[in-house]
Amino acid sequence: MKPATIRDVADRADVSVASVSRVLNGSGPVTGATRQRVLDAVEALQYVPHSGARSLSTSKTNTVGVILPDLYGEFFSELIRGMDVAARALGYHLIVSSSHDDADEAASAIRSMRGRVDGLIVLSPHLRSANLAAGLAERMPVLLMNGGAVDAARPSIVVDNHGGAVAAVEHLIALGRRRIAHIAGPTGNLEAEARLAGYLEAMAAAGLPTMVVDGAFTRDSGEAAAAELAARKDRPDAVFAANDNMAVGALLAFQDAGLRVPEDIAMVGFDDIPLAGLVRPALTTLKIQIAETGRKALERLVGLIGSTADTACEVVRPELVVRASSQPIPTGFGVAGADQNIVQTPSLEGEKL
Amino acid sequence: MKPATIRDVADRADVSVASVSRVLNGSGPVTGATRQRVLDAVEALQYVPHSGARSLSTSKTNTVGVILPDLYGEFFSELIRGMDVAARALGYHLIVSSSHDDADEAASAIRSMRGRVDGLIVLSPHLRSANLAAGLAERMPVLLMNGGAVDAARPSIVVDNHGGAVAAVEHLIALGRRRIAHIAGPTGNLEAEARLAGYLEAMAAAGLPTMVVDGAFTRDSGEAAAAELAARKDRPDAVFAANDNMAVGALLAFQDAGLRVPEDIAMVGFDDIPLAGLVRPALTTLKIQIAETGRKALERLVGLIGSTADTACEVVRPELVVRASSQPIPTGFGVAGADQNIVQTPSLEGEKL
DNA sequence: CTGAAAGCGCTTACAG
DNA sequence: CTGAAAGCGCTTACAG
Repeated sequence: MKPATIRDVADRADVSVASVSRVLNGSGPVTGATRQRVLDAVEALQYVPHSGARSLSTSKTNTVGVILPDLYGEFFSELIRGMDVAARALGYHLIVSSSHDDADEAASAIRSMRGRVDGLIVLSPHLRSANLAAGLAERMPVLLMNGGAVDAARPSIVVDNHGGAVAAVEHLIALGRRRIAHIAGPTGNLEAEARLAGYLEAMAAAGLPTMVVDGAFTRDSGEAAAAELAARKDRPDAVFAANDNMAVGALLAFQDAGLRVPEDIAMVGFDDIPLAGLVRPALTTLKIQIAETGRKALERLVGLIGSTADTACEVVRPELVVRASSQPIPTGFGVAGADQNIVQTPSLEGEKL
Repeated sequence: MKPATIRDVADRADVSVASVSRVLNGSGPVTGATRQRVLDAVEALQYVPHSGARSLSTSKTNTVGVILPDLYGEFFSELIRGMDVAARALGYHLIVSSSHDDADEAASAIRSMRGRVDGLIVLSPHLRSANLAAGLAERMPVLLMNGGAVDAARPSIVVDNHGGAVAAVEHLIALGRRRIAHIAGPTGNLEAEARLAGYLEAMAAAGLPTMVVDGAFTRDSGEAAAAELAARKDRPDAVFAANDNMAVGALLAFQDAGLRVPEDIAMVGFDDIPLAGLVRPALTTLKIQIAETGRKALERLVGLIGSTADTACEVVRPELVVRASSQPIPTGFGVAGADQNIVQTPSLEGEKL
């Protein structure tokens, strides 16, 4: 009934538990004879070592924890997939802990990881959880991926959200768009805020008026934002959404409302989730190699567990991928109620596709 | 440097470790005074209990393991999301173990779970892994979700793949389609095989010729299958793919090849992943409430951990959701090289939408 | 090469 | 109400 223990194996093989441990771990010297006796006993008893007990002795769990935010879209799935692949390759397990809407929940999630994991990857983009992770980092390796500022003080991977946003806006301007709206991510989310800042800055640099509508990184909020934008009398001729998820929601909503993408409204997203390439028109976006980034993150964390002295802040630079959803504004295509600042002939005729 | 232990807390509060344990767990009686002293010490030392050690004493890990197959699409993401939500609600952690391309890998993954989890949900749809899980079930609660046959002998949740496939085919026949192809899932996958069997049976029942092309549940394989089908001289007028992922791949490939969906080819998928509703035309499919099923699975497993005497095999019946990708065949629309058996006027004029 | 023993950090009857 | 002690299942110096 109860699973066999190392004690049972030792008794059956008529050796000490130390010897059983040695053959099972390949540590220390053992005779061929004893080794065989042990192996037979293991086989007979269907013995499987108790990893919890082993962890307690070795203070190694061979598992890493991933602290996720509450929303759980394709972005995080991809990231976890990348981590999972790397984890398996390195002999690690992955324990995920998501659905943390606030910093307190994230905090208790982090605490409950002690004794369960050898290290943590923190993805919850809450301001305070960064501090929390920092507090915990004294005792356990932590890799921060919760966005926001480049913090050279501790190991982290951050996306260049600001730069990506600027690239998005500049791309739309180059296409001849002037009334460029932004669907923002949730307030308090560091990634979202950096993308918003990039948008505002690029628009200001171009002397264009800004138009921001709130979103929450969800598809629904993208749809709602699109409805709001479509109803405005100074309807935008381009939309940069803070992530692909919202961009897709907006894109479908615009189409349902009878607007054409990209003719009436060009769309640009952020992340390059798999879905971005599957909607029609395919979505222009700022590509992050998501799974690849996940893989890299896990490998770095495992490195941190092994040794130390890594406090680098790696920056992932998103790359603009132009697809069908953003094309030059059709010539002679006029929209009422527009207060364009500059009238400039579109210079690029379909960069691609 | 090293995290404080219960010993440190006891010393600082000047009580025994037993008392510390009591106040922390709310078990046994304690004076208000000692309780306060302990709490103060905990606060001062930033003490967090070591869950591994606790697990060893209580033989409870409060963690459940999920054994996934290698492919990791939206279906599994959704399922895990549902489990995750339920796990949090019940105070459980989730440890995922994926990327098991063969039964041996799955076996070692299962073995390595001992001492790490209180129970297992097995999703790897390999024949032998079912046996493995069965072997392990003597020692640990296991919920089987690896598809295939209804096995009343042990707790499981299975999708009525056969029934779903029959419904898909009958729907297409009702629309007036006659040359209905099937893009099959990987051989050896129980879910895939049941869907294939349902297709074959329904086609036979209708006296229609079958047309099966191999797939692997991936988007790429769906594309490849579509290319193959589009090139045939007896090109199908409908395709039932064994999952949505392949259906989407095929749908896009058909469109790229200049074929119209649903006019030239109607499409039906299986699963109702979120993506199914986002492609255009939206995909008709057999809806499984994926996240909901995941939630249910986790709750049942936790029930199994608590008590026993649950050997029910719950059947999830997929529901046909008709969307734009499957519509009646246009009247007077003739295709060359067709060997229709029956010419029947379409009776249903767009069941919905 | 092998075994007895201590220890990993907790919990839980069992005495007091 | 509280503490000493055994025990959870392993690993690992330390002697032999």
